[in-house]
Amino acid sequence: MAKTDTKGETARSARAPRRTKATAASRPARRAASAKAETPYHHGALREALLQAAERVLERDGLSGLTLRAVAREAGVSHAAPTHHFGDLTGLLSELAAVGFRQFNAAMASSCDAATTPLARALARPKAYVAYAQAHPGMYGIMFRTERLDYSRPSLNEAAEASFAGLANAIGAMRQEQISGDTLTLNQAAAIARAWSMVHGFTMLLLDGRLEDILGRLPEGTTAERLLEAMLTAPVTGKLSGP
Amino acid sequence: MAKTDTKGETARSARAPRRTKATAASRPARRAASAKAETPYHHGALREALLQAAERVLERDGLSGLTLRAVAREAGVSHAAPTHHFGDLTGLLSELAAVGFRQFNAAMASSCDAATTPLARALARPKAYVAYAQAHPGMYGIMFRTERLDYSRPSLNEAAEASFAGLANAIGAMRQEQISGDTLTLNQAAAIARAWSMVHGFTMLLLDGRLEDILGRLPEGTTAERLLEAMLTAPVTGKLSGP
DNA sequence: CCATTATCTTTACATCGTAAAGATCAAATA
DNA sequence: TATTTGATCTTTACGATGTAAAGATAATGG
Repeated sequence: MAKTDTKGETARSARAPRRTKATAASRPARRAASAKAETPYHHGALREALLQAAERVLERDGLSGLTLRAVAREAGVSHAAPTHHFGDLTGLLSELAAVGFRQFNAAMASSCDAATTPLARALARPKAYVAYAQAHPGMYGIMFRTERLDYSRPSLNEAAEASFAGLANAIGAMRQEQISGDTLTLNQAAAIARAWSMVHGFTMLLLDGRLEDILGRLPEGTTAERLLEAMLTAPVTGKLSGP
Repeated sequence: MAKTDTKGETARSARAPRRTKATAASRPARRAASAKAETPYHHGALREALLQAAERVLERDGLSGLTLRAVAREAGVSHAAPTHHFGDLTGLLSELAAVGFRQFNAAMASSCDAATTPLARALARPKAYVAYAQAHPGMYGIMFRTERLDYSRPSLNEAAEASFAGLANAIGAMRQEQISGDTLTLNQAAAIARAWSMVHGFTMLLLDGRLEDILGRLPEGTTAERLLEAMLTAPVTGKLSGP
């Protein structure tokens, strides 16, 4: 913070004339009370506007640039406006993470639907998982590496839960057994934990640049996706697995 | 930040008489220049003292409590003293992460040495990995989930590199082939990435509490370590692996 | 013995999260 | 329809943080 960033309060007035386009475009059925109609006091759909602004700030300035005040600036409102809608920085981050989980789930679902062969269907989900994280690293960071999330918020809880359920079902389908809701065998649990850990760990290491070493030692141009595929399909040798 | 924390500047003078024990004990060959000898201007070994203070703060107040000023308070020096030794918050975090990696490597090495059977030796490293993270979650967080690390610092780079090398060698030994320094086959890379991703991902999910669901559906009292073991040893069924 | 340098403190400033009070508007109510 | 009420947004304020800059102090080397 405070990294000699000279785009403080002056930025808003210099860059944008304080929310005029969004006002004219996005607010529905607003009668012209005052003839001037500039910078109306009430936004109309500030909550969604703030979430979209947060996503923009996240993609532009990264996780460390995602502050309440920056989001308010991006949306063209006062720095205390987000508090009313999200209560807290944790609140904003949690709602943003919920948005991310919904995007994430949708991406995986559509990717699975598009697959035709069984092998493709089995690989579609992990590939889409990693692809989403690569396309939206900031969002993935919010969802999976932020301590400041409040999972008691229903929206976040539901979206994250759906993500887990989708994974567990996929594993169950792959093992050709249905997984009952309340109990698991150790082998079932191990299969789920293995799949999730593998994909999640791979993604984290990839985003942190910790796989560059490995990728650099592979034939020229080997992509992370190719390595993931090999990871998931290559025969497991060595003393650890299988007799 | 600013979470109604009423232990501000008053804490230091109230809690500790401003570094008297450390002064008398740790500073070597200090002539009694001024007869009083209270709160000497120069600490003598502040760098190490700050790192130890940082570790204490981290374990006590968590990652969000680990600030430059809090570390300075804990060490009983002015809030700007750390800057001179670490330059930056990134600098302090990076050096602390290096300390963590060294502890981490030592823990895994000693655990491997203690193992007797081949199976135990193969499981020793991942178990020690997870055990370290469980015992020092803050430290593990600094090492693996902080964006603010400067890997151009030699100490951090070396310690982290040693961690990776140890893992790669272990995989190589398990596959009964030696891994040459500069090139890898796709299967070798896949084996390394799989092992690292699995253990790292498992640890992250475990620390984030995302495995509680799974653990809760297993027989009463099944530990994370047991699940890890099953993950690493249970036969892999389903369409994905094997012919 | 003195000058230089390293170490630590003081002071200052921009930014951040958040609380509290004031302003403005939409909608319910009388 | 006029008025009140509640939701929404702004202003103001405060403590905390990272960091820069200048001053104070002690160790070191000439």
